[in-house]
Formats: sequence, structure tokens, C-alpha cells
Amino acid sequence: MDEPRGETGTERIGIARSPGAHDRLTERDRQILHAVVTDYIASAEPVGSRTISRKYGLNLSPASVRNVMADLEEAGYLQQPHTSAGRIPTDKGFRFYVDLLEPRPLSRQEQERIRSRYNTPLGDGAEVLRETSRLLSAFSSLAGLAVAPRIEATRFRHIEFVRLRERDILVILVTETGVVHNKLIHADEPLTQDRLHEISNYLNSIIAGLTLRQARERLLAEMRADKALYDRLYAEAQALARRAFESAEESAESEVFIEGKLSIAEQPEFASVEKMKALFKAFEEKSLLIKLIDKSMQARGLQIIIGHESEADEMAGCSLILSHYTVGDEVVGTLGVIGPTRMNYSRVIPVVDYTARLVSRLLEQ
Amino acid sequence: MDEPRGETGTERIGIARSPGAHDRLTERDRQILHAVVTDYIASAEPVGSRTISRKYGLNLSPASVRNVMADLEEAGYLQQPHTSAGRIPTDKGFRFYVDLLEPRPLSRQEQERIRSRYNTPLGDGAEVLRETSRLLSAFSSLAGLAVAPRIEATRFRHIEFVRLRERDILVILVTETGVVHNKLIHADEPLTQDRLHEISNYLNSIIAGLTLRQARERLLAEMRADKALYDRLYAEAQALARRAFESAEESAESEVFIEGKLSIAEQPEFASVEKMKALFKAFEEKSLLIKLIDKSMQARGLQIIIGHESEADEMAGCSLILSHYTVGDEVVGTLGVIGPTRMNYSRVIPVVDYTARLVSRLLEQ
DNA sequence: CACTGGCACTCGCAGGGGGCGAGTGCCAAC
DNA sequence: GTTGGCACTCGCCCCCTGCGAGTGCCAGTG
Repeated sequence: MDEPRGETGTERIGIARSPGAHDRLTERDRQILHAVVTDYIASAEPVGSRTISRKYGLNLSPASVRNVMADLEEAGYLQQPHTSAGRIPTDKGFRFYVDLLEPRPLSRQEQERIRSRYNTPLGDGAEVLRETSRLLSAFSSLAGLAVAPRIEATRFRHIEFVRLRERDILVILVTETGVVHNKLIHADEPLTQDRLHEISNYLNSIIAGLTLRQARERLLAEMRADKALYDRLYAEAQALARRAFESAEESAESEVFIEGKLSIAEQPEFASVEKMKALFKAFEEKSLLIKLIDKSMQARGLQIIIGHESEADEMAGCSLILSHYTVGDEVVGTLGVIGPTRMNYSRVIPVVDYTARLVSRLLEQ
Repeated sequence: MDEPRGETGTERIGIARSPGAHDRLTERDRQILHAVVTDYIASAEPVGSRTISRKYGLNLSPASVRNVMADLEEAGYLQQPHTSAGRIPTDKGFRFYVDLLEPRPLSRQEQERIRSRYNTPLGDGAEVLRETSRLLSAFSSLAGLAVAPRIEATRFRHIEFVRLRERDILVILVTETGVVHNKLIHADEPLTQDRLHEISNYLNSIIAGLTLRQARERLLAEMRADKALYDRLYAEAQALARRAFESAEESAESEVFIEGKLSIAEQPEFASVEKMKALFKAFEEKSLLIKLIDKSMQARGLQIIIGHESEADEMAGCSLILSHYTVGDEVVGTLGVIGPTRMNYSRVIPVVDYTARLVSRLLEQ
């Protein structure tokens, strides 16, 4: 990262890899395995020894290639859908391929095409995320994914209470990134809208710029310090804030944006109704995705999760490419794509990488 | 509607029908057509003359039934998927069936099961709608649908401005039904958060309880009356309000909640990948649905839209059952289900009808 | 004259068999 | 270690056949 961040797009893309695996393969094994994966990505068909021998300039006869392929199958990199068919890569085979991928950064032209998607004025934070996942889908022909920051991790900008009925109060929380959360809470005693205004003014003066946890601590500290002073107002504010924060933690589900699910259905591997249903089920139950994404938040840089590595059966045959967007130096959210394991990694990785940088930049304006 | 509204659920269900059609059918034609539709709804298979003759106690030989069925086919009520198969109803056939359906109201027990879904505290208005479409899906085994009120039709409860950056301002509009809309707007000149508070206080005092149109008119009226008085504050408020209302009109899309799309995919008529894709496409492009729903808003009572009646190719083979929910006596939103034309109307209609009444009651608390 | 039983006919569908082609595994030769 | 050759395997496509459900038509009957 010697270059200015994201400006030129010429810096290398930092991909989390699994170093030192695949050590037992000879150079020729590697070349052939790489060729098989490449061909399979392009054709979606089992790859035969003849094809490799002809198309990939290795100067090896089909028979030699067959021998190597048999070894690779033994070692778990390839598999045969049935005897007398070509081979297709296993997840492990894809992992090998991805681990030594060195994707070229996007061309200036492509960068510009992506950037221009943000030129028209976008609405609130949710709108930015939706548009982001839409563009990821459009540029990868896969399903695009964007996830709002987990509310514990993000900083508040504003809190507001609106009185709906006597004790039903709508809490509106605006985060630093412009995402709006709202939730209904119940007050113990009736409160007027004016009173609610006082309370939100008070809370805003305290919590702006803090994370959920910090805000909690800060409130406790304030309580000790000023308790005598504000007393009544303070007690009410405490009660409301507690509830508001409680409920804020629950509402993670709605903050996952997946767009372009259909383009994934175009891929030949989902031509069967069963597979398609399984996939859409995974999309509908977002908790599964959230779990995966949470896991990826712990690592830095671009993550690639291939098939079974997600440890979820519903995602069999699917890969995720995820990156993070940041505010300051804090990782605040995730974006990426979901597609079949047989996706065009070298095309998609730079798109995800560049988009993540771009969104980060956008958020810091 | 002599009974107390929605209380007992014993009142007849008001369905919009097309009276006077089908007049050219004899009583026997009707019986047989009804039997064919009934059987097809249950079996999803083409219905033969023998089946009708045996199962529906008409005391007619298969041959006679065949003659009638041939007439019904001529008249456009039935069709044959191919020679030497049974008949299936056309959209017109379903229309006939639905027009003389007199669905039994839900049993108390069922009513209670639905009601209990609203016992746990729900979040904001959007959460209510999402839960509603979820329950519609669960009780019908089809896709459930709930649409937030069009913003022009709904009354405001609260408006709030939050300053994100110097001129980027987040508008938060809360409607009478507790649905929160938010949108980013740009101010011509920098405004402090305090100033924004003043503005929202001022606007709230004016627009609460008004519809979008009324609010606009009211603002104009205020301008003439008090212009000299508030002047600066007033001009700023005007500018912001105009933009807020403008953008409020755009954001219709996000307010359609469809849940349980997958249960529709279980139906045998969507076993082909092509049909399934077409359907999901229709779901993803919500504008199509919005158009249909807008049309239905003009009518009162329960609407049934069968297949081509929607005038949208994507909805071929699908029916919608829609009803409205109200606040006071105003229709404010739509809910219902989407399923294959071959759905169990007599089961689903009461569910939609009861749910609509229930949601209306909930909103008036 | 409406209804019915009978009969020939039409199709869709499932199952079996044969030919084709891609690809493999193995082996003997270089 | 590499290669060409060869027998073998299997999935796929296509054709054919038989079966069954259902139709249309017609002649007979109360």
C-alpha cells in the first residue's frame, strides 16, 4: 500500500490466503491443475486430458496428462462426476487456484464505470448499500451483497424519539454512515413529545460519535456525576436509552442487501430446480449469511470462501468473495458477491476490491 | 356488514365480482365446470370425464360429461393441454369458479391463531407489515404481500431533520401508521443542527395529521399569512420541506413486503426452471406489482386477479388475492397473497379478508 | 330428444435397446 | 519418464414400443 489508497488502483490486492498448502505438488502438477480449473471456469464442463494437452501448450501427450490427473484426483484436487467423464475441480482444487491468483487491478476505464454509479445523488445509508450491492451484481453477473455495519461497531450520529401513542415511542437512530434504524419501544409512563425532545437533545449531546458500548458506559458515568442535577429528566433518558439500545442490537437481519439473485440463477450449475430452491432458501434466511460475514470481519483484506469452507450445506457449490469497507481505520461493514464456485475469480476479485475501497472513500467523503 | 366489524368474523366476505357474466351456461354446465375446477385445484392434474362422472354425484355418464366439457371448451372455460388428456380450467374458468364462491368465514380457532401473531410486541410500521406478509404466507402456503400506504395518501405524524454533513441533511418522515421514511437531501446553505431543530419543530406544528397534499397547501397558506413574521426561518423551512416531500414521493419501491416466495416454488406448476425464473423476476421488479396494487386500490372489498387479468405476462399462471386495510374509513394500504391460479381460493380468501380487518383494527388500536 | 354404452383413435409417457462419442486406465514400446 | 495404442466404460440421444387415460363419434334406448 505504498500508493495512495484506492486512488490509482494499481496497488496489489490483498487477499487472505492459506500459505504453505499444496506444497506436495510438483511444478507440472500445478500447471495441469491450474489449466483444469481455468478451463472448467470457462466451460462449466468436465475437462478431459486431450483438451488440456491441446489447449494449454504444455507439450505433454494426453496420456501423461491423464497420469497427473489421476494423481491430482487421489490428492483430492479433482473429481470425476462419473467414470469416463472428464474431471472437475473440487473445492480444494479451487482453493489451490485462488491461492496463486494474482489478479490484475481494474483498468481505469472500469474504475470510472464503477465510480460513475455513485455520481447521481443517493438517498440515505441504506440506499448507498443497496446501490452498492446492485453494482456488484451488475459488474460480476453474480449476486451482489452489502451489509450494514453491525450496530455495536458503528458510531452514532443522532437519536430521536417520536411519540406515536401515549406510551409507544418510535426510536430513530442514525449512524455515522447515514444508516437509519428505527424501532418501537414502550415507556413506563406517558411522555409528551416536548419531553421527548428534551431527552433526545440531552442524549445527543452525550452519545454523538460514540459506539453503542461507549454510549452505554458514558451514560453510566454521567449518571454518577450529575445524578443529583438532572434527576428526573435523567432517569427518563436512562430508561429510554436502555430500551433503545437493547432493541438496536436485535435488528441485524434487515441490514443485509442482496441484489441480482436472478443472475446467479442463469448459471448452468443451478439449472436444476432443487439446487435453485436451496440457494434461494439460503438467501431468504439471512442469518446464515450473517454468520459467515461475522466470521470474515475478523480477518482483514479480501476474503474468499469456497464451497464447504463456509461450513453450510446450503452454500454447497457457491463461493463468496468478501471485502470490508472502513471509516477512518475501523472496519465497519462488509460487501462482496455470491456466485457458483465456478466463477470468474480474476474478473470478480478486482471489482469487489475496488468497490470496497471506493465505498470507504465515499463514507469519509 | 350488520355485524360489528371484524369482531366475530361471521359477516359475509365482500368480494368484487363480475356479475352477469357466464349467463349463457345452463345449470348442468355450471355444475360440471365447478366440479372440474374443484378437482383441478385439488389435484393439479388435467381432469377427465370419468373422474367427474364418478366423484361428483351428478348421475351422468362420462360420455354426457364429455359432451358438456366439449361445449365448455368451445366457450373458453376449459382447455386441453393436448388431445387425449383431460381438461384444465382457463383463467375464464377460474373466474367463473371464483365468482360464485361463497367462502365460509374463518373458524374462531383460526382467527385466534392469526391474532396471536400480533401479540408479541412488534417494531415500527415496517415490522408490522413484514410480519403481516409473513403470516399471510404461513396461513396460505403462498407468497404473502403487504404494501405500505402510498405516501400521498397517508397522514404525517412527525418530521425530523438530521445534519449529516454541512449540507447533507437526512429527512425522517414518520407516518400515522408508524412507518418511517428517510431520505437524504441537500440544502442550499449550511444549516446547524439547532437550526434544523427549530425548523422541524415549526413544520411539525403545521403538518401533523395532514396528508402530503394537505401539508403542501398548508405551507403555502402559512407563507402568505406569516411571511413577514418568521421570514428567514420560514424560507429555510419551505425549502427543506419542498425537497423532503419531493423525495418522499419517489420511495415507493421499498415499501412492498413479499415473504414466503419459496413456498410458491413448491407448487407443481413452477417445477420448471423457466417458470420459476419468470416468477422471481416479477418479484424482484416490484414496479409491476405496485401497478397492479394501485389499480386495486380504486375498488373496495376483496379483489381477485386471475392470471391474464393482471395484463402482465410475468404473472401468467398466477393469481392475486388482495384486500385493503384502513384507518378510520380511509383505505391506506393493501395486503394479500400471490399464488398459482390453481390455489385454494376458499381457504385463502377468508385468511386475507380476516387479516385485512385485523390490521385495520390494530392501526386504530 | 336427451342420455348412454361401445368403439376406434390419439397422445403423452415410461421403459428398453442400440449407436455414438468422450474420456479413461493400462500396457508395451521408446 | 513419456508416449501411442487399445479396450473398456458410461452418459446421452434417439428410436421404438406398449400402456393407459381420455377423447369424439355413433348407434341404440327409454
